[in-house]
Amino acid sequence: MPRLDDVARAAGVSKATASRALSGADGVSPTTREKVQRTAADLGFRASGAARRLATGVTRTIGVLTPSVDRWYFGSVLHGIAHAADRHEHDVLLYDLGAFGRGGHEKFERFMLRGEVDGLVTITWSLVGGDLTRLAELGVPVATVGEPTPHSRSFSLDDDAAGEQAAEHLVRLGHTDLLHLASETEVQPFDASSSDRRKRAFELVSARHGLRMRPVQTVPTTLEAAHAAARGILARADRPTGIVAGTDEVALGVLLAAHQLGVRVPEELSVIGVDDVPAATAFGLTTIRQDPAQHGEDVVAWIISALGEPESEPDRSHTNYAPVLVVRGSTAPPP
Amino acid sequence: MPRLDDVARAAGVSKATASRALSGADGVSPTTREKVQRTAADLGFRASGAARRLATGVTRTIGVLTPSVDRWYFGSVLHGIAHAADRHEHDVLLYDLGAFGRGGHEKFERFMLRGEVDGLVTITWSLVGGDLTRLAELGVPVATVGEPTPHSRSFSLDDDAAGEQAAEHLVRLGHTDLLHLASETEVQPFDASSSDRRKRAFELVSARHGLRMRPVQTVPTTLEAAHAAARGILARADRPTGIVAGTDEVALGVLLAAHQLGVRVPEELSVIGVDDVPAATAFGLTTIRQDPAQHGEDVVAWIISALGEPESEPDRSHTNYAPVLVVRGSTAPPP
DNA sequence: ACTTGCAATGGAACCGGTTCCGGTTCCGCA
DNA sequence: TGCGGAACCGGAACCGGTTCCATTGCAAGT
Repeated sequence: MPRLDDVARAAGVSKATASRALSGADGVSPTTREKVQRTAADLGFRASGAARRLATGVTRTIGVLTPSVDRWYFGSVLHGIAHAADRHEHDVLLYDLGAFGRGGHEKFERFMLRGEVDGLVTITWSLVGGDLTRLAELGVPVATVGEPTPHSRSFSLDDDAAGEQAAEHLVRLGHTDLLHLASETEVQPFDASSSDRRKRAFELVSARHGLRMRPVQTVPTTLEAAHAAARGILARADRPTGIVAGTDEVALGVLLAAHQLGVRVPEELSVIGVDDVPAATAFGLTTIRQDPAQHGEDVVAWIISALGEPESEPDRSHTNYAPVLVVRGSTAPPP
Repeated sequence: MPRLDDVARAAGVSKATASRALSGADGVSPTTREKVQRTAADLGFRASGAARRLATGVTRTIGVLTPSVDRWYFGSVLHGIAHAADRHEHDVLLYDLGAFGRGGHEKFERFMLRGEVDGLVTITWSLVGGDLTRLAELGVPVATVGEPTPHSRSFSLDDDAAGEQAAEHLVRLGHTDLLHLASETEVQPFDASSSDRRKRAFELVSARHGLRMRPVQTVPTTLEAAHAAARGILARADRPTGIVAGTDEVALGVLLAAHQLGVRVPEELSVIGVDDVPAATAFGLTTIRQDPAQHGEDVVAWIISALGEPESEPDRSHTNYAPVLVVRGSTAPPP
């Protein structure tokens, strides 16, 4: 493995000049630079990342903290992050907190504060507020995607609007008896969680249009749990004419239960979700679309730009993505 | 940020001793070690990863090359990898080739050969054989999960057995007219792909039991595509009495199509898949289970052990995980 | 012709650990 | 008491880049 020194010697210049020539710094004549670059290429030179980061303190790596990686939303965000990171020539270091089990905090200590990354994105409630501010004080740009936080720059779907659009869609179709099946968030986040926001929005719409007031039900975010809950709801004689699900996964569970109980969708029951997961297309599920991969792209873009201007005012603004209604076959006027 | 030097001075020893005391190397008296460790803790010392890897050449990082991260199989493997890596105190560097778009090779060059990782796991057809051998020559332990390869240590489901079990299950129930709906792999892998193996196993079983020979159909691995194909198949009068799907995702598409066409499962049609995705439970899909997270755990364990004994014979063996049949409600004797 | 000024370059320090190598200290044993 | 050897420790080199600072060379300005 050739070292910078070898390149320099072969090109007849000093290490200093070779370094400048290769890193693109100025203060090198075009001819010298060209010569150094060619020699480096010929020798198959590849700068040692370790040496560079020791010297500069820059890792060209961004860390991602995620509650888990095998769920659609998280996976999609991660995909967007990887894509953007690649474009900006950064590596991504993955911390799957779900994989850490108990003691995520300790890991946070051990790994994150070691200066291995120069930017960090946390997906939803991966970290508590204290950690976030601590990190920010450390000078590492931190951003959150999936839920608004007061402690860091954040990116997420406008959950209020999403909840409202979902409910309003059914109201416009003529429904007056709706039920909201919220999907549970595992951990209490800083602010009102996505789930809570969607729920509140639903209640607002309910009140505004004088709908029948049914208590909101909450289920874990799994097809299984949603399915079980939906069976209970749909089996009753006074079931609602429409269900606003907090998530597509929950909505799919409802669809499944409806099918098994012989409740026809959308003739007898309307169902709407939030997310627009791939399966939603095949199932003809009407839903509120969000694009997590885009969130991932944007959060990286922000981090890169924040890296470019250190010492600036901490940016704690929040980007609210507009939800878009996608009408498919699972919603119709009530019977 | 305190440096090792600070710790050494505070503890009244040399850098060398401090280093030994903290890294657990021997040649340090218990009392000295204890003193150094305490001062380090008091000062909040945290060794610089960059400096350590420059000095030792060890990164304590393993790289993961995956075709994409937002599919169940890949996500689950990644989860297992993250879990195991954490237990072994290693970081994981993620390369989402799907995010790289064209030019994955170039990225491979730029990133992988830079010595940023001391072990690499590739998920299925992330890399071509040439790259794998090149990597292995570099002295980095490389392992593949998801498909057997002749060029590296590999871990995967025993696809032959999986395909056989699926078909045999239906044969045992009395079916004689089956169709195999294979799920397509995007790229030509080294050896016969999982898809091909499952298909071959199906054909073997067909021949053995003298089943009606229907040409195998292949669809992209998406619910959408499987759904469309299944509609075509099930609409015909001479539809088979059972469908062996290459994947749960495909099987789910079949289930959906059957439902829409009014074909009752399992009374009129049996469906079996492979994977046992979470949704399979709710849908009552009979399937062949595999546990990708376990594959991820194992591949990391192997890499760690390979790291422990350099210069040993290259291990290119293959671990075949035994598939397990999970019977749910989507299979029954033919009408 | 003689500064003045700037671009190009090289020498050497530095980033923060690890480790080789040689020097003490201290013990057991003759 | 003297000696060998092991355990413990410190000095210094080293990993491979980046960057500060001083030096050189050359063109422009007066």
